[in-house]
Amino acid sequence: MNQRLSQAQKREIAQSCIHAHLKQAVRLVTQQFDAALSAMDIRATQYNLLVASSLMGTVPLTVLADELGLDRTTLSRNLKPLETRHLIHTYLSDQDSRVRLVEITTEGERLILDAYPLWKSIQKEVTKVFDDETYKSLLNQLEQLQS
Amino acid sequence: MNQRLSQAQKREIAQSCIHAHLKQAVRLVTQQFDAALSAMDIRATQYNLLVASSLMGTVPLTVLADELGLDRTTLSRNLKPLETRHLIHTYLSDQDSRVRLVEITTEGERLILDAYPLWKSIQKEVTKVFDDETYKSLLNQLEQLQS
DNA sequence: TGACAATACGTGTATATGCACGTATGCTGG
DNA sequence: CCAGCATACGTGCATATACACGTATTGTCA
Repeated sequence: MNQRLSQAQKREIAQSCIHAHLKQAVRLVTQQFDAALSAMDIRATQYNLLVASSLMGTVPLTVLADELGLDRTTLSRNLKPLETRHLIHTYLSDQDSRVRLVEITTEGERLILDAYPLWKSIQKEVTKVFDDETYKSLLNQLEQLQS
Repeated sequence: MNQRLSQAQKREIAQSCIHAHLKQAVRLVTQQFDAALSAMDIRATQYNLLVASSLMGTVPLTVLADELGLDRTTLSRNLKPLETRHLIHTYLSDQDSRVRLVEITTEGERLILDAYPLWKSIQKEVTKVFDDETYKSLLNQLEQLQS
């Protein structure tokens, strides 16, 4: 006996697994944001990346990755399509040739400006289903995960 | 003028974008779960997939995808490595040769049993940072996103 | 019964994600 | 000064995700 999980245990996992629920939520939210931003031919992940880059100015790849809580190699690859479109510019540092510096271009600045109403609109839309209290608590609690 | 977003607007996006926050949360939680389950050489996504399959018995691919809120083609590809490892078995239906049926194998059942303590442990760990009220509200409110 | 709509699926393409591994560069102590 | 450690990065590999497009099969109605 005991070769299988009980049905109750299976249901426990399926119904309460926080990883599964969060992932599902992200899939939904990503689709909403991507659809909204598709008019500017940009994705939610990319939009956030551009904004972060704009906020940080000229910044080493690794520093930007840390700021975003992203793996260095992931960020590196995420930048590729943006650099191809000249929304981002990267180059090796003069002081330390190991370091790749990242900065947003004028076109990139222009795009985040133009896309802002789209972001604002879908952000409002999606946030509507959350009451403010829950959302604030959520953000706070997510912070704790970092540590 | 007005060629750029104001710093305030950039900060608004960086600090409040629900997509960015959820995605970040998923990255963190995924790493926790993946690390915990790595002893069984399985990932969180795969574990949830196996459990869902086990719960549903023999089931058409599309039905399972709908149940999981996953794109059909995503599920199809996610099943590949599991089928290679003989944790999942798929075959075309006799009644309707368009339909691919999915079912967990005995080995698959065995794995979700063996991995259960690992899942339980990390689930407990991660859930600690959420208070129950917020988490329940969140799940409820995410449901509304579906519609 | 046969054209046409509906259904189910696979593949191509593109992005997103992170680990392991190797390379190049900078730094530092003996 | 230089041998070795530390740092920064790129690439290979594997998974995760979804859309667009094409194909095969089923069902239906005139």
